Amino acid sequence: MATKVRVRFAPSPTGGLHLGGVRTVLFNYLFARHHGGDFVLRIEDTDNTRFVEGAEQYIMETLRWCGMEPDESPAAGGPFAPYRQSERKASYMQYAEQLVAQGHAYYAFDTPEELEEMRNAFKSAENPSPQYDHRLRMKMKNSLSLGEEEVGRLLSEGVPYVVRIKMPEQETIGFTDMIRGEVSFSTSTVDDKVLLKKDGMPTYHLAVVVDDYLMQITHAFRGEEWLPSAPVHLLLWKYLGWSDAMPQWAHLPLILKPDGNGKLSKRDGDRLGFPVFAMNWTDPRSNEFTQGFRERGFLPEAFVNMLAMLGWNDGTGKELFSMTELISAFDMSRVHKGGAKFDFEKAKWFNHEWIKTAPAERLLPDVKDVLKTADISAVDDSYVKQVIDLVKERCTLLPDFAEQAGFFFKAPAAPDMEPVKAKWNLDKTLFFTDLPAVLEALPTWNAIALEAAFKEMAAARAIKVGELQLPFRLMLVGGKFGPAVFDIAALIGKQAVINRIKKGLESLA
RNA sequence: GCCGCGUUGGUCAAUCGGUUAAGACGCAUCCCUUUCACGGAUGAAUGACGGGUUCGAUUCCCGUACGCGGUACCA
Repeated sequence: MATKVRVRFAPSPTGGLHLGGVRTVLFNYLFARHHGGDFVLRIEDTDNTRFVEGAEQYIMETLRWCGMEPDESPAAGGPFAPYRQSERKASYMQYAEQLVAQGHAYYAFDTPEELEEMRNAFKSAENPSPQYDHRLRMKMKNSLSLGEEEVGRLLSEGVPYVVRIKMPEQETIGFTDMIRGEVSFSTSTVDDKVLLKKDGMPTYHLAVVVDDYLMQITHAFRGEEWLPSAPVHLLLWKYLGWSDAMPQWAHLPLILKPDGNGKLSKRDGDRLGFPVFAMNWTDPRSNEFTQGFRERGFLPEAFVNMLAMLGWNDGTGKELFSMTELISAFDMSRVHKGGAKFDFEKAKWFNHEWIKTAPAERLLPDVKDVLKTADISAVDDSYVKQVIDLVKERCTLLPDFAEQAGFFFKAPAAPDMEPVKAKWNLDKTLFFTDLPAVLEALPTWNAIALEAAFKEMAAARAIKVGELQLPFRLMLVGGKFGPAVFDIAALIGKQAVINRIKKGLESLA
């Protein structure tokens, strides 16, 4: 019998969501949908010193933008509410106590200063960072080293304490990672991690295990940086008596910086000129601003597609996937083990592909926004859509529409005729002087009729059509770019064409 | 230092022991187009190193190197 698949994305609300974070959500989401399961968003705000105002809303908004709405979340609620760990404080304490009572954890009264002292005292060349572990714990102040009455006294006096897990001295512990296969560790090298902090809040280690159990999570996916603490979690599942309910795990590879080595950070984006956050983010504390993919002009479809291909592929060579296609093709076992360097050029390629193939209808609101911020008035939707179809293949990022489509709405300020001036002559001046009358007389106004009339007139005057097309383009567009001239002329309309010809002629005079 | 995880062209990557080692991005050249793109064609460029196992290793195993991650009362 199959239990329903339940996965969770569990971020800390400490700032904007970067590429790696969004990809973790994506893989969770794809897995859940692929298996018809639930996708829950749980906010891991156990460290109130790192809590950042607005981060949770930012996360929600990012998920919405990407089309990955959670089934259960702080905002949407759900059968396992609350979904913020800060609101579940009481339950963690209870389990911590249970572990102490069973002898799998203990109270530790060491102050931060004492901890610091210990680290200094035992620091050596071959052990630069001494751990609070089985070798040292009897030298510290805790319920293992202190007498029972002493512990009772400290407790009753209200001396602050933390709860630490008691790692076995020598045990090999392992699990099967869905991506990496068998992974094992020796408990002798793992320290006695703090489970419950002195403020009564759990650390990540206790909180994930308790909540994954309570929320009946069946599969837990997280970044590779969590692999080293897996043995702590494994033991917790066992000590709490929940081994049978333990989720299957997968540790996702990291997204690396494009140059050099190391994890991609928002600094790299600033340095190299590309976004690393999903959406714009301004840190309320430092006022530091970080640009997002959305504001840079990425379509969420492209953003998601690009992220999915960073560390995963379906093995066929197919690269362009819609969310629906991703959902049906996604398979955790095909996720890579090694990290992938982020390549902004490739990211842009994905966006270009999506813009090129998107129906004008889909692009309409975005393009209208772009035009609006460029101070171009575009009110007629059906006209805008025709423009979109004409120019979309030359737009990589959404803001490109401002340049590529602008001249359909506004005549070029002062057409720069420089590129054709060298070869200009009286015949050409005459051609364009007479052109408006010919256009006026045209019975039908469309690209084909326009081109025919234009070419016929050129032939009659023995001027090469090619020599006339560039000046015509410059008059209409204002630059050496854009779709076929006659398509442009047909769309902007007879009067606009005539006006622009006249202005162009003036610039040539 | 210790522990863990990785390593196929510049980048993303296919291959699940036998191929001339796919494909994509980027780059270069050409065609199309007397604009810019799109599209098409072609090209340069790859299995970290050393041992095994095997008739045969990019693929399996072991070392080494290198990289990354962890080593917090942060997640």
